[in-house]
Amino acid sequence: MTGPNTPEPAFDRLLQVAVEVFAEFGFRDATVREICTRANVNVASVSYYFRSKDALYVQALNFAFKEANRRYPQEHLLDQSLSPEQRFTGFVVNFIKKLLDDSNLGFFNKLIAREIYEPTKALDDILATAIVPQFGYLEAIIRQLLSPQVDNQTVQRCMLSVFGQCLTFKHSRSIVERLFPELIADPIAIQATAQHIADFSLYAFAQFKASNPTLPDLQQ
Amino acid sequence: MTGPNTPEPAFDRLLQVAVEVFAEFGFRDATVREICTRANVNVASVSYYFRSKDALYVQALNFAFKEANRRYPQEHLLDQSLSPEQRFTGFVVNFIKKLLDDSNLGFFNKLIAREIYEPTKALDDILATAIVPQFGYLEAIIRQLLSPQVDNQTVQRCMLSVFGQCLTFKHSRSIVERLFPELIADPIAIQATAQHIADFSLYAFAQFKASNPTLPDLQQ
DNA sequence: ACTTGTTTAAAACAGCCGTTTAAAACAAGT
DNA sequence: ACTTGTTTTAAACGGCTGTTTTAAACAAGT
Repeated sequence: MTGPNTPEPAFDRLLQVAVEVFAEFGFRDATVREICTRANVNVASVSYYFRSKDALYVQALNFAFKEANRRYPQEHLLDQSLSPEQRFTGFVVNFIKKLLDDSNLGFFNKLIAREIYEPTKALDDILATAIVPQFGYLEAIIRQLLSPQVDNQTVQRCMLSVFGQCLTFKHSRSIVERLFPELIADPIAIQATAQHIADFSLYAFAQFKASNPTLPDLQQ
Repeated sequence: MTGPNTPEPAFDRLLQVAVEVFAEFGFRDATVREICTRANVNVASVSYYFRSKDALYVQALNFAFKEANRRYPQEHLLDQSLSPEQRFTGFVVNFIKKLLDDSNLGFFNKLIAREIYEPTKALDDILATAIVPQFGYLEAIIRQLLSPQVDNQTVQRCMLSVFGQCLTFKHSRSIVERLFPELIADPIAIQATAQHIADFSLYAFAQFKASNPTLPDLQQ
């Protein structure tokens, strides 16, 4: 048993390297031998510390979530002193920066994005733990930006419109890099790209609100 | 469909089945044995008719493109008798239907989407052959919808906003199916979802046009 | 020093992979 | 009927995979 008191260095190295390798190659193409080589441990260590390659993957995912949330806190999304527009823009900027973070610690979101694209058995856990809460924040903000009487499906479609614009820079990064490399060339360009997505969406929200005939606008 | 004695030559069956299997499992997880079993041919046939698994993949991709364009023609995008708004909506609706086509012949786009997500050496060919022309259509329409003097980067970002909203229903389908299944439950729902994306984007385009050349900073 | 429990190490296992081999089956021309 | 070239087949070859085995190294308590 690996007690929660003081995890062994080998255990930690294994977990951290696993996130990197799984993110880089995907679950299937990642080999335990590659993970163990990078972590400077014996091949049998995966079976020893974790039960199997599958179990290591699940643990690596959980570890990635905690690290991603630690590196990209989102408390400002709940800051009611900011306007809904400001909180929405903050969400988008934070999300894009997360997705395009290629630093040594940025493999976490790569791993999550990969799990979204080709789900393993671990996706259900990920949904409940990491994605549903995110969508909850986004839904609350969007509902404030739209008319209160707007139907659920419209809210859901708007959430996916925002989600999709952002995730494209991860899932279709190969295309962005080849066709529009200047859009993500440096942090300044990334910031501007995120700002565009926020503006683009806020424009649409404003029109969805204005064209909703169910109730007169009570706010603004 | 595929019996012991099928009129189609082994080469054709192999190619068609390869598209299915590569789309379903991806290049790495797809095995030539699985392909040959489904095609009712011997394992050695892949080496015989195609040089290798890699060469078969490239040929399958090229085959998929031709079929996808044949099944989803886009000549209406060039119909100048339609308004730019109509042509844009037509593009989005066509794109979404393509992406969500799960019929027996709908594996082509699955394969293309997969190649976008995790590129192989075949991506450059795909870009020039299938993706750049599509983006060309989209760019022409969007330029008509925006102010003529809008800068290139804004046009590119708008293209990616549209592209991303659509592709989400393919790349993040696992999430859509779990969290918002009713949005893609049937052809009517899919049509409405596509219409939302078109409206969402057209709203934004109108605002981008109205507020040109200097975009207001909605943050702060 | 001996025991106990934990961690590392080298080696091997069984299974699947892409690919090749070599021979058999076949079709068509002469 | 025989030759020629093409297609199909069963079997095998290395190579890589996740996992297990077995034993050695280690730390700590007694």
